[in-house]
Parts: sequence; C-alpha cells; structure tokens
Amino acid sequence: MFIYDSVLKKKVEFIPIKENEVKIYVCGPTVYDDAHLGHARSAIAFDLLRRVFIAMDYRVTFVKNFTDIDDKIINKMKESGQSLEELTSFYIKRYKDEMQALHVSDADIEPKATETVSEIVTFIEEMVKKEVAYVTSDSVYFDTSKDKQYLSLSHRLIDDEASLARVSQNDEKKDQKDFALWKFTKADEPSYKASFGEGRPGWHIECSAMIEKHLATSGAYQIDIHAGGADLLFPHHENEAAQTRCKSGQELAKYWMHNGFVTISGEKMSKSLSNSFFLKDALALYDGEVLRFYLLSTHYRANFNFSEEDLLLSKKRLDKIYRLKKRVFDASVGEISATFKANILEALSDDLNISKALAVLDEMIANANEILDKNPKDKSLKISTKANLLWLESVLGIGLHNPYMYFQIGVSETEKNEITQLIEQRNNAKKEKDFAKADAIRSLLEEKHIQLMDTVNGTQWEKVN
RNA sequence: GGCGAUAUGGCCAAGCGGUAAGGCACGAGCCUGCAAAGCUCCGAUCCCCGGUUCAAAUCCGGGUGUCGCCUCCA
Repeated sequence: MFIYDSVLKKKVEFIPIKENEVKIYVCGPTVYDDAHLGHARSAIAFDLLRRVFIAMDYRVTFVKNFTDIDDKIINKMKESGQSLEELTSFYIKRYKDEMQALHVSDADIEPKATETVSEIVTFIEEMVKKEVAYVTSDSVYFDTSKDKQYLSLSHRLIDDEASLARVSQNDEKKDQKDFALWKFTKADEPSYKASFGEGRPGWHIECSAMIEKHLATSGAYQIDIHAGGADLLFPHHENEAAQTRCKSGQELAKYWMHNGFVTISGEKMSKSLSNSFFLKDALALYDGEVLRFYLLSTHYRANFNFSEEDLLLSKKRLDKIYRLKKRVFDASVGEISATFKANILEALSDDLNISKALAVLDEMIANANEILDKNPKDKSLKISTKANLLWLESVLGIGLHNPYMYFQIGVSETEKNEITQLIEQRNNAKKEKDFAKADAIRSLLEEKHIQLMDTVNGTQWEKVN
C-alpha cells in the first residue's frame, strides 16, 4: 500500500505500526449545522481508504469524532433557544442518516467531545504541569514556543506581520501563535469543571485527547493515519500534533492524509461564502449511491468541482455496472477472477487511484458484455462476473441496489403498473407487426423518461434523465 | 503580503523519465422491424519560454492562468 503523506508531501509506502493492523482517525464534523458536499467527499474518501485496507486483509480500527461543544454551537444555541443536547443530537442524527444514504460505513468508534471532557481536562493539566501550557484570565493556552517542531507539519512561517495582523490580538498570550486549550466560560454557557477553572475545551485539544483515549499505542507514534480535509492541516492538525508531542513525547500520527475540496463554480464551499450545497438538498435530488459514485470518481486529493451535468454523466458509468449486473443476476455465487481482484487492488493500493481502478472495471465490463453478446447463457462467465461485481461493490461501497430496482428509482408503483401494461400492449402490437402502434407506445413512454429495451430476456425498461 | 497546489483531446480524468489509460459526448459500423442496450472502430504531443537527458506530459529554472491555506471550515 502506498499513500501520499501530506506532511512529507510525497507518496510513501505504508508500513503499519503493528503488522496487518491500521489505526485511522478522521476529523468529523462540528455538529451545529447541516453537512454539505465537502463533508460527504471527505467521508467517502476515507471510507474508501478503510474499505481498501479491509480488502487487503488489514485489521482496521477507524475512529471519527463529533465535535459537539464549540463556540459556533453555543452561538446557535443562543439563536435557536435549544439546549446543547437538543441541537447536537439533531445534527448528529442527520449526519449519520446522510452518511448511511451515501453508503459510508459507521466508524468503529464515534466519540463526542462532551464525552471526553475528563480526558481533555487531564490532558491539559499535564500540559500545565509540564509548563507547555499556561493559564490567563480568559483561557488556558498552549505555549507554542515550547514545541521546537511547531509548524513542521504545515511547513509554515507565520512570523510575518501580514499573517499575524489577521489574527485577533490578545495581550495575555505570550505569542500570537499560541492557541486556546480551554476557554473559561460566562455564566449562561455550557461549562465543565476543571482544576484550572470552569470552562469548555478548545477545538484542537479534543482530537488529541480522543486519540489518546481510544487509539494510542505506546510507541513512537500513537496512530497510523490521521486524516481530514486539506483545510485542517493548519492550524488544526498542526496544533493537535504539537499538543500530543509535548504532552506524551510521542508523534500523533505516522502518516497524514488530506482530501481536496469540493468547489462549486470553481469556488470552495465555505461558511463565510454561504455557497454550501447541503447534503439534505443533494439527497433530495439525487440517489445517495449516484452521489457517492460521482464524488468517488475523482482522486481524493484533487479538488472536485461539483456540477449537476457531470453528476449525470457519472451516473451513466454506474448504469453500465448495473446493466451488466442485470445480465448476470440469475447466476449463482462463485469465485472472483484473481486477475481482476489483483488489478483493482493494485490500482487502489497506489494512493487510492480510483481512475485506474474504474478503468480496470470498465475493461472487465466490456469484456463480459462482449462474451455475453455472443453467448448470453455462458454460465461460468456469469458466475465469475457476478462474483467480481459483488466484490468490487463492497470495496467501492456501491451496487447495493437490486439492479432492476436501481433503474426504477423515483417511479411509483402506479406508474410501474402502467408501464407494464403499456409494454404488454406494445408486445402485442409487435406480434401483429403493427410497428406504428408499437413505436407510438414507445414514444409515449419516452416522454415519461422511460426507456425500453428489447432483450433476449424480454422487454425491459429504465428510468432515464 | 507569506506559503502551497494545479494547468493533459469538446467535457470529466489517469499518468510519478522511455515515447499519451478510462468514462461521457460526437461520428461510422455490427446487432435490431425500427430503436435502446451491448460490442467494434474513430480524436490530443500534454499552458508558454528556456534548461538537464540518448530520451520529458513527467526533472530543473522563469513566466502566465486557476484554486486553496494563512480567520470558522471537510
């Protein structure tokens, strides 16, 4: 397995801390608002990573957190009048439902910040004791000057005035680069008791504490892979790494992976630009699997420019998978082709080269179709093709629909009955060589976006866009 | 202002020094009553300029364009 390490900025061979095991931590969402396409892309990218490791027989422990205490959440509580619990449980549930629609597997552990407070407090206490953190009137800060390797992750120089001018000034901070580990709270805000004063955790500390609680090994590195969106590299991951390094003497992660952004009309979606395409809206328009396949089809590190046109084109490629699946649907389950499996894994183990993997798949599809055109009843081919498809679908997280149902998404039962009747009428017309009538029926269905296909197994239909 | 990424046929997109995968669209053909589906065939010298090399889309230098990070962000 080769992965691109975004700290080393090159592709490296993945060598696990412990043989055949891999521990992955992915930064999850802050649950104060709906998830958008960017969250989906990140989740899908690292869901693929996890599935590939599993397909390669690694024992995977996959952790994704929920940040459920934060300034933005508190602001939203004040706006909406909801309690922390009401607000965060609503968005957590929605996030999980949306991930399910996208076939993103649940993480093995899904810790919440609010469930990790005691570990966070202990973590900070130790840092204060080691004098890598200090207490001011409003917060406990991490002292970045104590970490000689600070900024080694993001390779950044932030001593220049222009950079610092963008950060709000605070005279109690020893250095403007220092960041809050704990914020002392006002009376009407959610807070937790701590020896250094009642308050709530800062954003960065929770991930360090969660990793230590749920995943950390005792060696040089706490986990194998830490992943997240490219915008998290600085300051979030830089700060996480610094805390853990100074507190435990260990490096947080052996490898760092970051996914590229989803842009719309060439611009990154962001809260401040309010150009987010929310998943609840996207999933109302498109099937979750179609959306997954589209977001999956570009390499995870490249930026992804979302367009409805491209999504519908991408669907055509997924359609081809399902059409072949229909052709082999009645076959029994058998052995997959060793060559096919090896070729797919070779592609995916090269830093998740999905384009190459899909090219291998398309070649397999074309080959199988060609043979089935010549001999529609080639039993052994049908068996191996079906096995190939089922295996691949588990690796890519697609193909969970029944292939006949897939082409009927968005068609009501009443409409289905209507279609069946019209097909019957058309077949009768065809028998009587009344092709004008048969074609009229086909045109009628086409107007309703129903495409007919006469096959050796009778007339089939698909819903088309 | 600092730092970084990227630029491949009409569109999406691989490529990681050895002579341009794949998908979609277009066109031609086979199949079909006609279609659809499927299959076959068909298109680029890789932003520009210089350099290294027997050999560069791939490495180096300099431009230009686009995007991003430096502030919440996946």
